[in-house]
Amino acid sequence: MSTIHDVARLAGVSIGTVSRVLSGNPATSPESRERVREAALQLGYTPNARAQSLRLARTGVIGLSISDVRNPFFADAAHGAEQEALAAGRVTMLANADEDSAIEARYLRAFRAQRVDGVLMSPQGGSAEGARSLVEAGIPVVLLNRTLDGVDAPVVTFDVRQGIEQAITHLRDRGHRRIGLIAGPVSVSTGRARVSAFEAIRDELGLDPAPELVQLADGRRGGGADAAERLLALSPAPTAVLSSNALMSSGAFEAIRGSGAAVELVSFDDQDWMRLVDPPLSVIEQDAAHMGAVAMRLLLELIDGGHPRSVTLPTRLIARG
Amino acid sequence: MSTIHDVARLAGVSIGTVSRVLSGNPATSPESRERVREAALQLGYTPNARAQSLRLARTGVIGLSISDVRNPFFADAAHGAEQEALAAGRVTMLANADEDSAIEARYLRAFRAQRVDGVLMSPQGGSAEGARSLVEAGIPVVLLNRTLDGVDAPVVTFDVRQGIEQAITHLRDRGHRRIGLIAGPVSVSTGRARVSAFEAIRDELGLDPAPELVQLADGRRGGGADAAERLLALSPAPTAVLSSNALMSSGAFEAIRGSGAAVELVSFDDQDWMRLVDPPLSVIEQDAAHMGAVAMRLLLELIDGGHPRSVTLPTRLIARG
DNA sequence: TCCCCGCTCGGAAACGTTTCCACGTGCGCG
DNA sequence: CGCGCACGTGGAAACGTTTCCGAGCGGGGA
Repeated sequence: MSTIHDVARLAGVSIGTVSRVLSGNPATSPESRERVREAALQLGYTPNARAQSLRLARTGVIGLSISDVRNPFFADAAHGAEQEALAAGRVTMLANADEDSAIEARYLRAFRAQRVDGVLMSPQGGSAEGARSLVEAGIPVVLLNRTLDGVDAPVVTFDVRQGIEQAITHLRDRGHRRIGLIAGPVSVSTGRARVSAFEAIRDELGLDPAPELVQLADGRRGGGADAAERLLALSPAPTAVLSSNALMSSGAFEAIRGSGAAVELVSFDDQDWMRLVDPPLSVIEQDAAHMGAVAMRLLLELIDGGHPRSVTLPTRLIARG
Repeated sequence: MSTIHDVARLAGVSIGTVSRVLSGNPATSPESRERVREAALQLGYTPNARAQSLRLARTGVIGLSISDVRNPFFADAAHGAEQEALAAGRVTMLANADEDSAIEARYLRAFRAQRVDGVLMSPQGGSAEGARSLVEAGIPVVLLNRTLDGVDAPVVTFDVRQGIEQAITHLRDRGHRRIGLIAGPVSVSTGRARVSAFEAIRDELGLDPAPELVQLADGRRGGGADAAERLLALSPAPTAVLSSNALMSSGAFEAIRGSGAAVELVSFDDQDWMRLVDPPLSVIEQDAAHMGAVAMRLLLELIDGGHPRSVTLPTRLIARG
């Protein structure tokens, strides 16, 4: 692969001139410009970004660490963030932590070693260590969808209380008084926040406060199915269930349908299939792509030396069932 | 952020010694090892990977260009590939081309500028130019799920003919004689191959050869719905439809259900929701994660100077409906 | 006792850029 | 006619590594 020296030699100028021409520095003669461009084209020259970033301070790369690409919510978020970065002339490096702190740590180390310009991450449960060490190393960090205690970084989240409230009042209005919750793992902030918001609103509305109506799960499909079965085994069983993410909803839906029980399911995150099943699921929609885009804007602001504030996004109830 | 010089100064040794200790070179005294490790820990030193890769030939980063992260098939493939890379001690940089050649080209340029060790890509329609220029620049490339004319790179694909055959014989055995196809875009090789396999097998089995039973779509949800409506508008309408990917199947399913017609739908790619809808969909399962892993192994082999052959993977019929 | 060898280590070059500095050259103006 | 200035350019330093080369030093064998 050819270097700037090859181009300089072919064009008959110094490497300084090549660099100036290619970076659009006006201190170049039309003739040099012509010769250099010609030579670069002929050699198929692509500047070595790693050498550039060694000299320059910045790399133009933004690290994006996502809990699980296969979860459509995060895939959408990543996509939104990526589009925003692209529009700002930056390239994104997506890491898939797979809900595993060890893998996350590994990618964060890689980001750090690569000296990315900033990191956008939806942290894993386990520990806040990874994120904290990035912040302490002076790397701009924005947190996605989940907060992390003791880490000084802006966060973009959805309004958990609002979402839960929309779901519960909807179910209450439809006559339900005994509502179950399939909660995400308490190791992530969203999981914990949902549980407390659920308990608070349930009490405000005077609904059945039985603690066994709150079932913890791991956020995956199988966990959702298991939690749903535990709820169905209660006597009396809840007449409605709220599930905290799309993956768990799919497991819960199958379990409920398999049991033949008449239990109404409401899910966080809207997915195409939720409209297709019978009965269709009412959902608390969270615009993940928008969240990703907003977070990326915050990160870019942070990189440029700003001090952006955290953002809370609204949720929306889509009633179907 | 501290450099190797800072570590050397604090440990009271030369930078050469620091480098040797940290890279595990045995030509170091126990005392140096101790002092260097201590200093590095104290400073929170992380070697600058960009400087390393400038000196070394390799970067340890593999570029992964995917058609669309939000398509679960590709998300799974990316995940499989990533796991494999991780196991081989490499880090993956995921680019989401979004089924857009311009974005793909941009990412491929970035990969090239970053001097990644290799690129695994599922090419967009448009043109083969991006992939070809990588190959010509001497960068190891493996193609995922789609071939590209005139590009000298190994490919990992599913056995298109086998999949189509499984689907059609299944439908034939259930008594269907007039079967529609919702095909992916003909701009990608898989789209074209499916159409010709469909036509060939349909004729071999003596089924209705009407050309309007093959409807082209863009591979997205909306396109699938439109194509399904065109098929339903035929008279007589087909009694069964084969849809080429999960996104289009979801659109087609909704269109068919909305029309009230009794049309059996079979889809490529298995997704959770296909089991949940009523009636459940029979599918031609393609193990995307496995495809990703296989392709990554091929790429690693190519990077190490091998000459791997292209691989064709089997498909599997899961009969449900 | 002397030489040689092996072990550690420091110094320096090299990787491919960008940018500062200094040096012509040509022109306009006093 | 000569001086200064703008403009274009080449050379060199610097970014943070790795690795080669050579040197110092100690010990063991002849």
